[in-house]
Amino acid sequence: MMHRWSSWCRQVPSVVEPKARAFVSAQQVAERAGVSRSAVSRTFTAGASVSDATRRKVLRAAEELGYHVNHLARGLIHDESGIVSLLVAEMATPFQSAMLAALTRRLQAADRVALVIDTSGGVDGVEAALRRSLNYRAGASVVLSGAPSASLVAACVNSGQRVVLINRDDPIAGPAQVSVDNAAAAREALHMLDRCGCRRVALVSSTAGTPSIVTREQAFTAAAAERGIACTVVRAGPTGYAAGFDAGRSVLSGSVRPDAAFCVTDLLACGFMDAATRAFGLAIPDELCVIGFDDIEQAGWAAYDLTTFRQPVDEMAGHIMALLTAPEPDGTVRRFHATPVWRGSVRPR
Amino acid sequence: MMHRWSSWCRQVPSVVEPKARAFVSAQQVAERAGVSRSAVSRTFTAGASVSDATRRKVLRAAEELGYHVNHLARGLIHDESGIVSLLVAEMATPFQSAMLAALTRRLQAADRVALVIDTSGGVDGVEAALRRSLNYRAGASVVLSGAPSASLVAACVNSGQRVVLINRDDPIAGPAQVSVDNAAAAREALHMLDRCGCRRVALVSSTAGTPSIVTREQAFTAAAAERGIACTVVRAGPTGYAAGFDAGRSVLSGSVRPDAAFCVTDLLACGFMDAATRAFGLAIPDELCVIGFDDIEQAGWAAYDLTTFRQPVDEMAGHIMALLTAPEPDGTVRRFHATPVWRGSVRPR
DNA sequence: AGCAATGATGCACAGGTGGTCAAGCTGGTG
DNA sequence: CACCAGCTTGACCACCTGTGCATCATTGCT
Repeated sequence: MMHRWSSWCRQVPSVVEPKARAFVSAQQVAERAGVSRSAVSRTFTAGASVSDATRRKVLRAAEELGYHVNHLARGLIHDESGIVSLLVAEMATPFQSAMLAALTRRLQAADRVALVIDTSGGVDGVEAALRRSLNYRAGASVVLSGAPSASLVAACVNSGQRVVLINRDDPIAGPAQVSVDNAAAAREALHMLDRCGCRRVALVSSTAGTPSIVTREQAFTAAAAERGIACTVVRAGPTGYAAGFDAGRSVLSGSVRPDAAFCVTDLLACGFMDAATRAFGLAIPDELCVIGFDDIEQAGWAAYDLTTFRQPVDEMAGHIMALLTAPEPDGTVRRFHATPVWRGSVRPR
Repeated sequence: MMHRWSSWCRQVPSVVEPKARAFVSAQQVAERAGVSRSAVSRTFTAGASVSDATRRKVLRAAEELGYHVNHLARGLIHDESGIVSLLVAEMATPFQSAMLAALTRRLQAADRVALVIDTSGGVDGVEAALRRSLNYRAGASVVLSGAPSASLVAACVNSGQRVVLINRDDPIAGPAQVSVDNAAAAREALHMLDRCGCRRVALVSSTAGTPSIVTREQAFTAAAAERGIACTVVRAGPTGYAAGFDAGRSVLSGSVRPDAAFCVTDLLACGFMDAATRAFGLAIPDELCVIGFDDIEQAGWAAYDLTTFRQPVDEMAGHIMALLTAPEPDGTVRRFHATPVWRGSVRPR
């Protein structure tokens, strides 16, 4: 910048020129190419009518000057910037980062761009994030985690934004929702454990009352009660490895040990398994069966070899893209099936 | 586009009404509040001069209408949108997602916003990503992975963008660089292994020739040669768990087994350790010492308990922010020290 | 009371782009 | 050669906000 400026000064010694703008504008390209600015605009607008000679001149001048169309100004007119904001807390988590990656890739393929907003800091985190999304005239907001207030969601929808909520099981009207059939999967988890003879089951959860986690909890305990299987619930902290480890340490130290555990998250399951094998020397799955949820990458690692339920991240991302590009906004709830992935942490049948 | 047009036609049959804009503009707020649009603008501009009564009227009208300042138009004037683009490949990787999270959080704290761009697809991926960054008039670009061509970096710098390259050990002039002292760490890794009596060392790397990985390789093998320690190099695929596992399977099946391994990445180390313990029943660290690099979260998990070198992600993010907000751009290379984190995968002394 | 100083307000323009419309140009046909 | 059709072009406006400048009200001081 400094350099630019000084060289510029040398070129134009003493004129008033208020500001040295760094970005190249279409006007400058037009002057260099010897055409009107409209021609430049048309050259970069799909479907516009430009002669081949003009287009070549323009492209050449643009290349030489380093011109790039200003999407901000373009969005100013179209009332949509091509930006889609992704609201996420704990984005370093394996599951969230996988979802983020899938969405980002697909957005780019559709000539859109992902604005990632961290919604840590509870409710106002999400509120502030949604406001930012509006500030940048994002065409859509995808809420990966957190609970925006209904009024703010309404504000987004009123502004013409598409809003998609992921994995919130408490349906609020208005935005589209993409979720996973948590209840069915949790029930199936219990049945799987039941079928291989487990009688004393632990439900490993977290203190974060995310709706999808609560749903898994409730469905699992209900299914256990229905089948007459004892079920103890452990929550040792916020969702994560440490909470799983601590939960394992506390629930496995009792006199009557559970012979199976359903962890509402793979991260919890990893911590739980490590506690079981390292701190108590238990053999999995012989002495203890474990089932997780999400199918994060680590679940497939040999150290865990965790039987779990796969959230179809890529299909979900695809459906979200369909929602964003659909002609009409759509307030329906789409629920994907979480398929069990059989690995070695549960005894075969 | 096509759709846009047809729906537009249907919406507005014959009247002139050009478009039903969804976002609220400052003009509408001004009308409702009974003031001029300038007053609205000044109300939302820090340090502008507005009377308290006017401000209250404006804020109230804005609240009622759901007005949000259009950062696109604002950026149009200032020639900078407040957007910082983060270019990253493999963003679901633990290390990259941690860096992404740290940067995003800090950017938000500084009232900026993160545009995440996936640079998968090799060199043109990065090129296209940088172009996008220019399209959105990002004030800065942070390249977390990938090798942009020098000419495109120059284009960004010429446009007034700050460019920061992370963990590229091949210094190209112009942009600021933030890196880690890979060579020193790799040398220290060898010394650590040497000091606990390891004589046959494996270097587990990947087929992706990332500059920082190459540096670690070279420094490690050079140090081994210097101390007269045998070192075999294994590369079983692109950086990741699977490549580490495969590398372990191939290098540990030989007749002369290495008694130590330096994995240039924690992910490789996890795979390598799993191969060693699961496929060969080796005891770590008694029969095999392992050192990793990055200190991703999984390195601290009990299943691995991996001695590794910590990349100070948060400090690096802080320094990057300082680079972005500094008054003058800065083309220097800042090299952080990668500190060893002693855990259980290496025999004590 | 008169004057100066301070502060608030509105007007008009800039900033880069897309779209509309009338006019110019090219080429083909009678 | 005249005429028409269709493509290309350039001028102009709209989009939304920040800001310099002039105007006006208010207040404090002499």
